[in-house]
Amino acid sequence: MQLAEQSVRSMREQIVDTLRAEVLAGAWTNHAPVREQALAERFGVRRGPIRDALQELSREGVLVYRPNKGVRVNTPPAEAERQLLQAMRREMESFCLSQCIDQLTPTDDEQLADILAELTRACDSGDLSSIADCDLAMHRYLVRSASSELEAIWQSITSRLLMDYSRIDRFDQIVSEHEAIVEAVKQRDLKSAQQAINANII
Amino acid sequence: MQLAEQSVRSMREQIVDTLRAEVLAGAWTNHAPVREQALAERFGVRRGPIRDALQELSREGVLVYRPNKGVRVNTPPAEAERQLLQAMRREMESFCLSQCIDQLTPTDDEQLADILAELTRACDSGDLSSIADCDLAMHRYLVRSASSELEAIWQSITSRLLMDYSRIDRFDQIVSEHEAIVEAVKQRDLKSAQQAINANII
DNA sequence: TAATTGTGAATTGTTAACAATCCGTTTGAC
DNA sequence: GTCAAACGGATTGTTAACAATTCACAATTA
Repeated sequence: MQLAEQSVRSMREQIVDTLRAEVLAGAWTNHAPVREQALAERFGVRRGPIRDALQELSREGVLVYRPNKGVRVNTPPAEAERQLLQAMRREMESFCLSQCIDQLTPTDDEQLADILAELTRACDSGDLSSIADCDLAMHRYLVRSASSELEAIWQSITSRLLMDYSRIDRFDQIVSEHEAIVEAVKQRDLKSAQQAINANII
Repeated sequence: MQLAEQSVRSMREQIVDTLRAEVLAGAWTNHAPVREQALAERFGVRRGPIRDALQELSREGVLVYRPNKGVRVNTPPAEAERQLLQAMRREMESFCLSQCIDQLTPTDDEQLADILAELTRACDSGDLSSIADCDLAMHRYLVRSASSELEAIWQSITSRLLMDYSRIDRFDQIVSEHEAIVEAVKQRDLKSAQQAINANII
């Protein structure tokens, strides 16, 4: 028995996940460019892996890259574009549910329940960064269960939506919406789960 | 007067475009891993920029990356997944047409006509690599005209479809389908253009 | 004053060498 | 003979130094 392949997380991947979470939580502005040296010192690493991470986040749409000028935080899409991205995200998540729901195990149910529990904690304490993290983690879990290929596309769509969690004031609503998703999935009720997902992506 | 911003094409970008075209044209197999050193010598550059390019193509879905094991050509998606990707590609291109068609200039019409002319030549000579290139170039042109943000997502969807041009035997059909697109766009006829695009994406 | 041109520090891009990991092969114990 | 540990070449990952480019600001000119 060997550990899952994905357990080998490269330095780059860790940096990418950390930085993405911070940007999506709204912790960075796009007024100043992101400097490689500063990040290198922060992560206790040289500029090489940092450049790799910034490049990946650029392709994903979290950052914007310009030759010889470094990267900045991306700006939110125009309204029409945002609606298209939303529609595509719904389409993808609905599809992924239909693909994976009958193959999920009780272990998956537990994992989702864990994410939900952490989301609840985050909402109680009002920790926006953690709320953003948990919200996306649950959706990502379902997408990844269906296809790791689609996960990359899903991520680049979701990143570009740059959802503004700081405008949320109904924390209880977030929790209840995700409760509905977890419950429907646990019941293996595809229709309900898809409805719950669609209701949550607004 | 200064040149367009995009005229600054980094080494990485050139390598990415070259390699992508080759893989999508079916010039590589996925049986053997892609070696950095060999590519570095071929492009007369060190491994650094090559690594960057391979990483970008991995995130795009052309290649698959596994830590410490390098990259390979991606495998085609399962049928259900392929259909989803196709649907999303149609949705995106329809949207992009609706966004850009009324802002296109006669210059754009010429550019599209140029691509069409080259596609025709490629079909006449049966150059699969060039056919693949021109086909995608035309669609990319319309997507990019609408939004460079969406272009990245479009590219990652299209790359993952890994369309098999070697199975095409009706070269004249490809030409006529693209003629219909160019003509409808030239007339600024959104409905017809969308129909022509949908008919071409199969 | 406004525009322009040097100038140099800061930053990104590339190279070259070193470290860590993988993989096929050999060696040795049972 | 079979299996597992160990070796060694090949490959990827990281570092450190160097080259090229950008940007802010001062000096110069009309």
